[in-house]
Amino acid sequence: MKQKLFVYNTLSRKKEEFIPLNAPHVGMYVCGPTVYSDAHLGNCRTYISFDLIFRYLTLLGYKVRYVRNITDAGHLEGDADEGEDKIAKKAKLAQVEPMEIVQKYTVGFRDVMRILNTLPPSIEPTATGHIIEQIELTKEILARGYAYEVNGSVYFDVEKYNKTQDYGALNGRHLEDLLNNTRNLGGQDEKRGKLDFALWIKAKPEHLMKWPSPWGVGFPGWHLECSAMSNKYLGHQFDIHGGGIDLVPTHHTNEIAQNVAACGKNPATYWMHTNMLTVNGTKMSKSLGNSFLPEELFSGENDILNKPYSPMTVRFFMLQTHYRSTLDFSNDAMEASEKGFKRLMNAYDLLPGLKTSAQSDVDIESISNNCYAAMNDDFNSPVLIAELFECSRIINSVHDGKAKIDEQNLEALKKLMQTFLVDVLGLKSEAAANDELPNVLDFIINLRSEAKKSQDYATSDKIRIGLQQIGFQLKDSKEGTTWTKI
RNA sequence: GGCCAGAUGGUCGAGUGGUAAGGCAGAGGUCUGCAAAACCUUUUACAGCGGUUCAAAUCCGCUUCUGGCCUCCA
Repeated sequence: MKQKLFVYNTLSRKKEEFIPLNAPHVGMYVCGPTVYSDAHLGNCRTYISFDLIFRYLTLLGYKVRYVRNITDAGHLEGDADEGEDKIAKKAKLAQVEPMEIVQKYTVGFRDVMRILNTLPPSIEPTATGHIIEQIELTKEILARGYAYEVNGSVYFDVEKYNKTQDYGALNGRHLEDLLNNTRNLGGQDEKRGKLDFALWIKAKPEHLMKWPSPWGVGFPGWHLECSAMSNKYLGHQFDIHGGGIDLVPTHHTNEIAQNVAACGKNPATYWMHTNMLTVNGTKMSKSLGNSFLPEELFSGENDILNKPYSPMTVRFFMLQTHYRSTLDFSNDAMEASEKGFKRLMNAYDLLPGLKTSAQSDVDIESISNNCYAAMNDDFNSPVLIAELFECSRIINSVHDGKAKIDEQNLEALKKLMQTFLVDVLGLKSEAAANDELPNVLDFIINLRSEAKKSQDYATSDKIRIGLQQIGFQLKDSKEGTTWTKI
């Protein structure tokens, strides 16, 4: 408990001791979703990872302000700053207001997050709710000479910035490399440099989401919102800034540049990035068409799945891998996780009924220390889970009368399981009844069919009427028996 | 092509200098009306080649392969 916490910092590429700027307060900003379509499993993994981090920091006694934005404007489709706003495009296709798209996918995202048992962030600010802050930030960057205006758009001057600052600090690249290896994009005549990016973009007449600004009617660039909102809610400097590892080279690099240009400071002490979820070794992404929706997993309706998996199985599956490793998704891996998860939860359910002895064969304190040590080592949930399996072995052994535990150790064990299994990993028993109901009914129906076959109609009627009384109607046909809820 | 990661048993996946966690699967056993569960035991793993070191999965170099980023991405 008194051990130090170490976190891996992308800036230094090392694990560093976690020292908050203003303990016991901790500020954590995580880049949230762009709400133009459903969140897929890869997106979920990132937010589950930061949920774990949020939960553990809270356990350590920190008062965490966890800010996770909702991007509802400014995120452009396709190349650079010439594409169409993703949300506006979707709205046009569906013939609805952009904010209807935003509402639909925001609600959907929150539902999935709740189903996966992630805690809501402290603040969930939106880009459209902070247009003024973004305009002010753009003015500041212009005033300091790191941006320039062209025809109603404002661009960040990367090469000028790099003269006094290290633009590639986060991903460890030199500007020359970046310049030499950047694809030449068409239609970027307004930009002075290849790497320059938009802070404010002039809106074309047909553009749906636009706001007045000192440079004319337009909308903010994607990277700007995170700088503006982290500034507003966490200050110029805060502790942790996180997101998916794919945000490092562009989004977070630009974000740092904006903050340094405007305020002279890198906003976050620790930059933390979660690795990708892959399918057959390839990154899950919408554009590659290999993305999975959580709902497909919960329903089992996907070609590579043999069956549905519950939300807690999914959560457990993800936590069994360290957040900085890639995680490959497959039916076999899910099946293994499902069994492991059930084993863990079965043991947890046995806990209240355990009998104590005068002596104890087990030492819970050392396991507890191991649990803290695992999490203090850059939130190593796989190692934590291995310790919890050791607990489950102990619980089963005591339950079978093959091991003894005294009162004191049992209390410690209960506390440990509550703390790490429930509070930190965020796992919970699932009301299996509803999920398993169809199987149960099928089983009963089969029993009844057998009774019918042997002309035991007393039994078959008893089953049919009994089920009817508790709300299920059986229907016999040539093809077999089906049921409906009355 | 450039830059950056990674390669651990049947499988998933921890481990950054000193006897290779854990889950799933497999084998044997205990228990059991059957089955399941549970418990005990157990099996061939550090991509390859060099180097540093008393000692390397771990550090360094080269090779091979895989992935990420370089365009939007969690």
